[in-house]
Amino acid sequence: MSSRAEATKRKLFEATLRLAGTRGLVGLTVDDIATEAGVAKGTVYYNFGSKDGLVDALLRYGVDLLAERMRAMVTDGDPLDTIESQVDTTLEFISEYPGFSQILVSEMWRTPGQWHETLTLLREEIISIVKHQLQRLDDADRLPDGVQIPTAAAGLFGTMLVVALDWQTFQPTRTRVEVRDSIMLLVKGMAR
Amino acid sequence: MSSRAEATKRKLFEATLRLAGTRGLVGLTVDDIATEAGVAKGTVYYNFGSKDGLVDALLRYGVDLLAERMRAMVTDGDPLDTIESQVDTTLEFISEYPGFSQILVSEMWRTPGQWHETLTLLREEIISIVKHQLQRLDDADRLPDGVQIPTAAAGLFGTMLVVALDWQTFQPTRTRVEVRDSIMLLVKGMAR
DNA sequence: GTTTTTGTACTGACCAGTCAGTTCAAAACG
DNA sequence: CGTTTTGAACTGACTGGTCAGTACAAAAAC
Repeated sequence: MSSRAEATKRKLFEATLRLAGTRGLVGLTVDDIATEAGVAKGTVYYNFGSKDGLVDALLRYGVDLLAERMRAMVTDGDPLDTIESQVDTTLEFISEYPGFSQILVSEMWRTPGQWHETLTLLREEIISIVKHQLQRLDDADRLPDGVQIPTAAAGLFGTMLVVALDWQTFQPTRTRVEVRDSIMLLVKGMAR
Repeated sequence: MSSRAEATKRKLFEATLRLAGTRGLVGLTVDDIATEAGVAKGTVYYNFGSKDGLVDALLRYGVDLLAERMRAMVTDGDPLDTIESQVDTTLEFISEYPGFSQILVSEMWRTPGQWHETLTLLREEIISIVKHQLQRLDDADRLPDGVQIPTAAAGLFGTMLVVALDWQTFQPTRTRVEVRDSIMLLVKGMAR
């Protein structure tokens, strides 16, 4: 795996993300992706074997990018501050790669979708990051008794996705800070 | 419009809903829908003109069904009680028609999707119902100052969708009441 | 000299949409 | 009554286009 091949793969990822927002994954053709990336069709098959292979690798690529950024926000200060930074970083990621969250919401809850297995793994990756901060809140006895941490983490992740998409699609004039504050209002309502 | 044609259309709607959950709208073929409905392919085109036409009508059919049920929950008692009933009704609807919310989530934020115009309209229909109850809360001065009602309504609707789907897909053993209570925890955190 | 990419041409499965012909129920007729 | 007509509803084989995937020789990159 040379760095040249690495660069080609990245070009294909970015091209796919650019196109996936408007047309979705299923409506996307390999020819279009290759053209958008400025690459021959055969290159896709040389590097990924199939369209599925490309998408699968893309999902991992995107989630790793997001997870890395979220993990970089962790401090040992107030968990609520960490969560706020993570929400902010997530919103920034989504506005940077609008196509990616579209793919996630489109495919995440489709059973048995073509990429469901990969997505289940990736969902776990993100949710475990959120869970960790909620756990710290709980350790400090700042969550009400009824709250189930895995459920709350899954809910928070989903809410972020959906609110961010709604922001981009229907209320694009709002600022990221406004949107972040709306989400934090929910979190703070739940936490003490 | 005879009652025979009416029944055929309903059969096609129900069949589409049954199939859409697993394969999505784009991956769905008119042949499959027709077969599932026990009807010839031509019938789809006789009744709806195109696959798009069928889907468009289906979206309206589903949302009207949901909106009707939500509106039936409105009382002039405590707005929070109304919201709780509406959340419950929505969750029931989603578990009754799992395919429908999959479609909504997959297509709602795709711009410019084939059905985006219709979906924008339908989103307004549901959100206005939620907004009305939030407005009543606000009139009673039970919402914090920062809360923007349209934003909160959009967020609540999206959260319901996503949490319900996550429930169906990844945590199917939880009861509807548990899920409803998690959502109400968020609402109550926001309201007083 | 090995890995990676290119360009072009091709295949075959799949699928939206069409259309000539058939069924059906109800109305008009005798 | 029973028979005929009418138009709406439905059928399913067929068509034309699209697209994932293949083939491969030659070039470029390292």
